[in-house]
Amino acid sequence: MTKNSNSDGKTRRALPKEVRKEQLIRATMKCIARSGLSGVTMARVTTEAGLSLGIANLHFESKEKLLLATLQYVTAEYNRDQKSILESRDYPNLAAQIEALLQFDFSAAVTEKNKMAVWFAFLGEAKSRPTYQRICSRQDSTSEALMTGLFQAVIEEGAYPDTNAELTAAGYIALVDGLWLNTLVAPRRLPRKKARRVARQYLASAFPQHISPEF
Amino acid sequence: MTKNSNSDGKTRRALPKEVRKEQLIRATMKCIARSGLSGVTMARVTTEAGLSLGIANLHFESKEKLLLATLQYVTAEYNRDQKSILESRDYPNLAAQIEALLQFDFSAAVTEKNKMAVWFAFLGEAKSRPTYQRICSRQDSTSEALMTGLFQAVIEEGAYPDTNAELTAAGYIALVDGLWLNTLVAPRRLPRKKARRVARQYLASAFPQHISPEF
Amino acid sequence: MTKNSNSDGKTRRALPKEVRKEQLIRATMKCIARSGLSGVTMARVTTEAGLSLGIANLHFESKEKLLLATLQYVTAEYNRDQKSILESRDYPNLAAQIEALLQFDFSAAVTEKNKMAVWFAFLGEAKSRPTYQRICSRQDSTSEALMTGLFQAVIEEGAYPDTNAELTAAGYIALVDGLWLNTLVAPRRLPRKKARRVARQYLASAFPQHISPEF
Amino acid sequence: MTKNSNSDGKTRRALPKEVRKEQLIRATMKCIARSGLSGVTMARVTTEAGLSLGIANLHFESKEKLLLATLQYVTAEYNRDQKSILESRDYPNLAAQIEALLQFDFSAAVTEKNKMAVWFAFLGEAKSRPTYQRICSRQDSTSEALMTGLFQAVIEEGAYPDTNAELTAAGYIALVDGLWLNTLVAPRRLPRKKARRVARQYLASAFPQHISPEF
DNA sequence: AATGAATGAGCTTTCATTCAT
DNA sequence: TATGAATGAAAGCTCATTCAT
Repeated sequence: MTKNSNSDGKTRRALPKEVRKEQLIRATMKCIARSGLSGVTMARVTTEAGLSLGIANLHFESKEKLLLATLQYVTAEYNRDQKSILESRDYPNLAAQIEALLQFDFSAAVTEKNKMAVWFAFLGEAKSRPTYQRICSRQDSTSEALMTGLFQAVIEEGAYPDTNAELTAAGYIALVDGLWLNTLVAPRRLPRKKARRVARQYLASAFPQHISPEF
Repeated sequence: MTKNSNSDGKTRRALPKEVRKEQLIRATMKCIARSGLSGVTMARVTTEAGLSLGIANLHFESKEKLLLATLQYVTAEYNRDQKSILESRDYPNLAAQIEALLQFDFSAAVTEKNKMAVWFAFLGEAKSRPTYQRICSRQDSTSEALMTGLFQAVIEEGAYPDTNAELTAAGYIALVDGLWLNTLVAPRRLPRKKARRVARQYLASAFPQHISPEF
Repeated sequence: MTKNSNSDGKTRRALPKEVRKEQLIRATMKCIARSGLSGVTMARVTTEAGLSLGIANLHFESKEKLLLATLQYVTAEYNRDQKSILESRDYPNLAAQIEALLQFDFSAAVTEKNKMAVWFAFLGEAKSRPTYQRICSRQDSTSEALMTGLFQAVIEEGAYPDTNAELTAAGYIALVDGLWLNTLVAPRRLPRKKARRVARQYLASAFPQHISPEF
Repeated sequence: MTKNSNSDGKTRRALPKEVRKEQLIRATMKCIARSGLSGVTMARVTTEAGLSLGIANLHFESKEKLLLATLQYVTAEYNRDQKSILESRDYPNLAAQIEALLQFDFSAAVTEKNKMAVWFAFLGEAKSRPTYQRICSRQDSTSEALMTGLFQAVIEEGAYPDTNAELTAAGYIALVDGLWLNTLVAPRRLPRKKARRVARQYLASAFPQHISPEF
């Protein structure tokens, strides 16, 4: 069906290492979404990928490293794209930049069920696993600082004397996390677009001259 | 004279049963906080409780049921107390009621590390475990409806024509979840009091005539 | 049949830890003798012992530790009994003491097939396993020194001016090792009694006034 | 003109085949000496040889056959050279022949660490592996018979009425085995030259008119 | 009601072997 | 001939659960 499978399902074909790794990571994401972190087994992952049991250890050495690679796969993409928005100088104005951030945080790509499931699965274990915790901290100094900087610029531009950039950034970050979580757990109750409206509302309250509640 | 009270000293046996259960649930909470959901074993739980290996199955039948009981122990307490605030008619005014909600959500008891760890550990698995999901949904119809009702009342009282009670409630719920999560993962970066300030800020933006950003 | 088995083979009976451990060590010895060190699996050992798969890890933590315990079981017994002969002051004379050593080294108990098989199985790996090596070194300083002392006393007593106690001891130790090995590998070619005659011959050559070649 | 020699450059292909095999056998010896028989994996052997993983199976069909070939490589060399000494008629006298045997058995080439390690690694498994056992039996009828014959000749020549050629041969064989083993396991305690002195002592005791203890 | 030795299914991991290239 | 990615049987280990005591 796809480019990875021949008509003969049993044919063994060597593929570039990176391709196999991504294939396995994708399968791991699906497994996490379907069965939770505790339900992930090498057998399930490799079956999901349509490959043999031994292949995951061949490419990742251990289950732990496969899981870590999966977490990194999900977070690296988000961090990279978010950073490019926060650091960009190509937006016509600050309002457009914030608007882009908002669109990005609730885009289909970012809120994809599998990714969210991976994200929160690891967060649930993060407290007791320093390695997970480090990777999970999307509010790392860089990210939070960049956002605070952006909000500070908006504040100065718009003369919102009573608004605190740092608190607003921390709030936005937490709000997005919470909205993702609620959307993941109960997508019916909080569909993606409603989540985005809530986030927009938050920014509109903080920066009424820049962001309007209605879209 | 129920079975719980009797002059005969032997009748107190009925009490120890509940005591044992709570002892085991407390030990489970500690284990989850220390080692994550995946690190919980019957041996660790019973050792932590200072009891024998077999006792958990004796009182809870299975590990799954012990975990469920632990999750319920944590959520039931929260839900009960939150509900009593939301349904109370004893507050002098709506502002005081919201203030109480805010104090409650960021009280030391609610944000206790062990409880938060349990909460998010299960949330991480909730997507794939309907049973967990059901218990985790603190934004169940009741809770969300009560909060929406409260906010609606405030809106009518304060004449905030542009504020949507439902969105504001969904936002508050998500914001609290996100703040808890960030506080749990990185308490240094987001201490409890800062989290509360952020939440207060949110409510102050929505209801400026009722809630002030400064405390 | 034995005291360890009930008529109902499936009955699960808790036994003192030491009894179970010895049972498992005995089974391990049999497995090593039958299939070699590389043929030892936890499944084979526990089946041989008539117990369940998990029990070896329960009592020994790991396969490695079970193997080590088995090696120690075999060597400790030998070392203890040999030492008691070498250090004894109860023999009427030195000739009797050496005679006792000889009888001991080729007694049925010491040359028992299972023990020898364990001994040489580990020696084969000893070169690359420091832990095995340490335990295997029966010619440890104590043992070799004691034997050299005994031979020195004989030399002085018998006036063998040309005999070197140290070399004779090293030779006896090596000869016994070699005889054991040949007896183990080809018992037909070198039965136990022939092996003992060879060893006796060696000692008779060294100490003709004390030991006679014929028995 | 056999297939091994030809003016056509392509015919040398027949040689590399043997070269590859020896390369792999040498690598196997190193692996056994370094990690023991149980630590030998095809991956390690081929890496050690600087070749690709598949090549060992290509040339030896299976791991078992590679191991067997390695054992044979080590024993065949020994057996051939020992036999040539025992069967030679070129020595000026019997004493010189025995002297040659002694020098040979403790030559650097024979006692090379890698070879000894291989030898005893297989001996450790020999009890349970008839194939190994057959190859390991250096005291095969031929060898032992030849040595007994040599000793018998010495006995007749020297008039040692009380010496038994068969027992003395069995003793020499066992002593050499034991000395090798002790030298392998603890080369510090029993260096090669000391081992040879012990063996010489043995022969000097048996045949004082032919062999002198001092060298 | 309580204990903890015993069980065995299920997991991760290793590695000889295969085979498309 | 040679390569090394892929396979999957077989191994060690973990741990929820059972049950004789």
